Amino acid sequence: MLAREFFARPAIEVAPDLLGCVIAHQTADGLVAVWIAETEAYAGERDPASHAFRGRTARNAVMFGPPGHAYVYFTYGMHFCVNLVCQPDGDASAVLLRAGRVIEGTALAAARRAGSRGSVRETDLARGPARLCQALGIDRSQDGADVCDPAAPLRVLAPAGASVPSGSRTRAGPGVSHGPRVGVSRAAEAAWRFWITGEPTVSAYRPSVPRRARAKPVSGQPSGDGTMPR
DNA sequence: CCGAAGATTGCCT
DNA sequence: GGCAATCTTCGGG
Repeated sequence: MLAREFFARPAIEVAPDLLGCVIAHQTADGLVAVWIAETEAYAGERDPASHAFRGRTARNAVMFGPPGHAYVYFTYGMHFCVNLVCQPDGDASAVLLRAGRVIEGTALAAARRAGSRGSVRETDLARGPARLCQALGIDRSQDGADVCDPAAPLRVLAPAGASVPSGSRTRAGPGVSHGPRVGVSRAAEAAWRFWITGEPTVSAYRPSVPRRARAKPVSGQPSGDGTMPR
């Protein structure tokens, strides 16, 4: 179990230290545990890429609270992503959990991820922030959860107590790489993404690509009586 | 109140 | 590689 003090530091320091730790979620369906292989740091109100950049809102309120809590947000109309809040109460920094390896509850994780598809490769079960949440069964109801509470269903464990799979960072060199964050358009140069070198569960890097605006509705004078066909 | 973008993913060509 | 899915959140009018 990681102490709250572990999170009471800048996200840029916590992010690499979370590599090799384990996030576990106990639900009525069972337990799933993920060995963390990829993280990203978000520095809060002074980081243009952070959800906290424009100040406190209903959505990001948890980030402004005490460290060691989960900040879960919903995006693209279908996906959840989970962060771990850093720094003391009032400082809105956090670390996004981007990917990892499922080390317990593989069958449950696979069932959650499979959906209408037939099956999912084991290395893809938690490869990507939304996939990681789906594998763990994390949704809006975990927003604000205390991950330092030993009795809580969602917790983060230190590497010592975890079964680290072979072929991890215990093998080669320093074992940690870093680079630009995925999909962020502002402050894109900051190399605040960290991952375990060579880990196959690390997500692919994609630079920020602004989505093409949807085609506008037909403009100009309406015809007929102005009602829409039904 | 409305429009537009989003810390993504998976399917299609 | 391109792009649709799907809806919440936020900022501007």
